[in-house]
Amino acid sequence: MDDSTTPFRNELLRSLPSADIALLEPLVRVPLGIRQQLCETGKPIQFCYFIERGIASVVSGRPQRTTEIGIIGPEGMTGVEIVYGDTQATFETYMQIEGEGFQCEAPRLAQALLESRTLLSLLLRYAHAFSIQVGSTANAQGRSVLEERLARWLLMVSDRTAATFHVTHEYIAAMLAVRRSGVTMAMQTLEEKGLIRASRATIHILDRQALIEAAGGSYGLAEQAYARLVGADSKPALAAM
Amino acid sequence: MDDSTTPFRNELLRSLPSADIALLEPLVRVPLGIRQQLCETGKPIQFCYFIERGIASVVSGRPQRTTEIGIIGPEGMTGVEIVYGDTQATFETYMQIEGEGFQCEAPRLAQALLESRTLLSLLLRYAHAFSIQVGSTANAQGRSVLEERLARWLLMVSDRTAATFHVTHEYIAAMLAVRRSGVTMAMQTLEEKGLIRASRATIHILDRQALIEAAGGSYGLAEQAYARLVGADSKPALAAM
DNA sequence: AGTGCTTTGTACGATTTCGCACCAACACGG
DNA sequence: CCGTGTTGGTGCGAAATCGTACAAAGCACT
Repeated sequence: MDDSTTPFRNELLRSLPSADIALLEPLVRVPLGIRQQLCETGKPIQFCYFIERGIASVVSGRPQRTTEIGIIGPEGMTGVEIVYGDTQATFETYMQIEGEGFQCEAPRLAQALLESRTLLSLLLRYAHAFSIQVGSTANAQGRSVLEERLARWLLMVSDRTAATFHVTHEYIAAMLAVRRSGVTMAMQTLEEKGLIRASRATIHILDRQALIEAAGGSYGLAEQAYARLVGADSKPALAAM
Repeated sequence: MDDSTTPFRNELLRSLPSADIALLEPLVRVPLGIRQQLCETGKPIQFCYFIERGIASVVSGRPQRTTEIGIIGPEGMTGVEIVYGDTQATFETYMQIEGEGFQCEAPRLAQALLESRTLLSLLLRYAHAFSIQVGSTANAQGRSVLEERLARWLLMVSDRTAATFHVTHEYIAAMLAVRRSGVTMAMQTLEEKGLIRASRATIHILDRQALIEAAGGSYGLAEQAYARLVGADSKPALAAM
């Protein structure tokens, strides 16, 4: 695993032994356009996507009252419900930043999970990390002011893309469940502090460390958990399972 | 399973075949006092508790900035991290309403999950339902006003205890991440509408259906998911796994 | 250069919630 | 029956955020 010859950028696929990859075939590389919907609430999950590039958002709530509860990039997969043994989607999932990913037939993944302990172990640990992210989001929504939540969100997105990425204030506002102009103002504050540089639909992270501080403690826990559970150092846990 | 002679009130224990119960032995019935801590962030989980009576809260955030992200009653268990294959607690968990539960040694549960598919299936489905609850909490924190969130919380607590239960405004305020006097006022509004009756540290649900409406859509999704995944109708899903 | 669309900046009053503080009502033990 | 601690009700100015609207700036296409 973590074979340098793997064609995968996706952290989960990179961590899987080739026998597990074989169980998931056919893995089809597909482009994922902006706003493309990957899961729809209540409907059966047809495909799980191992993101190679770009970001998907998992969103909860009735129309006009939705909030982002978690994001998924090249570190993860969509349709985690399959890992729990379910077949239908709980929340909406759609692409927030254009990219691409490997598409895996959901029933095949479900079957593979029954056949391979190592696959189950890894994806369970990812599901766990994702649920921690959701818990952190709940906490941030309740206890952090807009500027802190924005800082957290920018960090999470840049972790999964690059120091520079493209999103509009309107989008961010929808994700954070705030007013668009509120994002504009918070963004200006962060820019005045020299933490980011923003131009039309483009954001550049200048001072990552200071941004973490600006997030007021809302950033970090989920990221450390991911590193521990799925990251490079988690091999012993894999072996133990 | 669901044998009427079982001594269990806990929904998970009730749903397990006796062979799986045997794997969990010794299951020790212990009293769970108010504020008793069941999990501590970052520390190894020693015991998982299958709640028989009372309510535990899972709480996230640094001191002075904590929020409740989910609650656990006789429908569930504490220490779900074990189900994901982890050994340490992510969030704080402590009793919010006094009760009792069956204590299971965490390493034993971890081992049992490797040995029994049916046990793994059921607890995974519970972990899923719980993660959905957390997602709903994140949405409610971001998109619902205090009164709606209060209505949701009261419903969730009464679901797990009874139409009458005992909590102080101070506690509720800590859980919802709002001011204590904000809870007092929201409670008065609900009382004026005839949805609840409140006296010193006691709350009585009068009109459950109207309370659901007062929750503004924030209540229901997680509950339906639990019913589907773990409730009485979920047997086919169990068989399929 | 001109037109049209998207994105961002700015404004203003309204609403929600905050933080704090103080008092009243209640419960329990001596 | 009285003190003492807990819990709930109320008030006040401050802060955060809302909803809405409109203007300015950037970009694409002609």
